[in-house]
Amino acid sequence: MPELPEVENVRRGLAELVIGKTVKDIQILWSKIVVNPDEVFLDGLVDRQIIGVDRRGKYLLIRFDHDLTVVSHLRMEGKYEVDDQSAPVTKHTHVIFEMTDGTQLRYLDTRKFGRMQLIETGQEMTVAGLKTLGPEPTPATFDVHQFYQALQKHHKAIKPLLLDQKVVSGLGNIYVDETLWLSQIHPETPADLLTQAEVQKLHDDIITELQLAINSGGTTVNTFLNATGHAGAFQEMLHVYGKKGEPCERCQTPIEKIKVAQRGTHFCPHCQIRKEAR
DNA sequence: AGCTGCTCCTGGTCGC
DNA sequence: TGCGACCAGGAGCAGC
Repeated sequence: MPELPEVENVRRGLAELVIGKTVKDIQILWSKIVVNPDEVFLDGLVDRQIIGVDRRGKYLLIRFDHDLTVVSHLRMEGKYEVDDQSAPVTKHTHVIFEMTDGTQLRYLDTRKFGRMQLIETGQEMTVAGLKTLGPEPTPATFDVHQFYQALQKHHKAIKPLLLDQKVVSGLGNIYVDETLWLSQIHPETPADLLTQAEVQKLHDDIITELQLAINSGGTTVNTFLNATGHAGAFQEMLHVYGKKGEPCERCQTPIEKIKVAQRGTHFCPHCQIRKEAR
């Protein structure tokens, strides 16, 4: 599933492949992918040129001239491809941007969970998920004191809070499990029981882990490829995700898989000790 | 206001 | 072998 590092790699690939191209026509093959009415989306984008590709959290922001932006969220399995118009269209292709140069930017999504929406550039805050999005997990934007304050307000498990994009943006199921293992925090620990020192380490681990994953090209689980068709390498650096039954790298205790807030959760039962309510 | 549970989807896996 | 049941899960939303 694309999380921040994967989306960032898609962004870089797309920027390389589509900036400067102009839309000639658009085919919407599965209407629910596009939030706007089809005609609004088409009328707005035909004849527009792509001038940039930005990212905020897990959202891609494809910039067009005339102050237009397509906000695109890949959710579980969304991906972009740039193909020649003669390349066969596969059954999971849902939106096709036909370009004036004969290439096509195609959006593919096996589960059809992804969404894209046309907005006026600068109106990003009108998009539901973007208006409440938490800080980017970088040293310049992710403030540890605000993070601590946010966690103090909640008594529910730390894991679902990290998945909540309002607290910090960009983490998904894989990187939450990984960072909690790095910080030696049990995923079910109530957020307000974490000490300042633990929150500091968690904060630092989130930043370094996501940066490392971005630099590795992201994690390739199942079939994730970035827009240029390259697989990431970060899956080779995972410590707990998908490693149920394998020995923990720190203490050799077998990794366990449990459910936390309806999500498959991997952790080491020896070095991630659960705190009980006081 | 915080939290839970439901919804969207399809491919893969499991049991019979 | 075939088929149905069930699971995976990000985020938006309804409802308590």
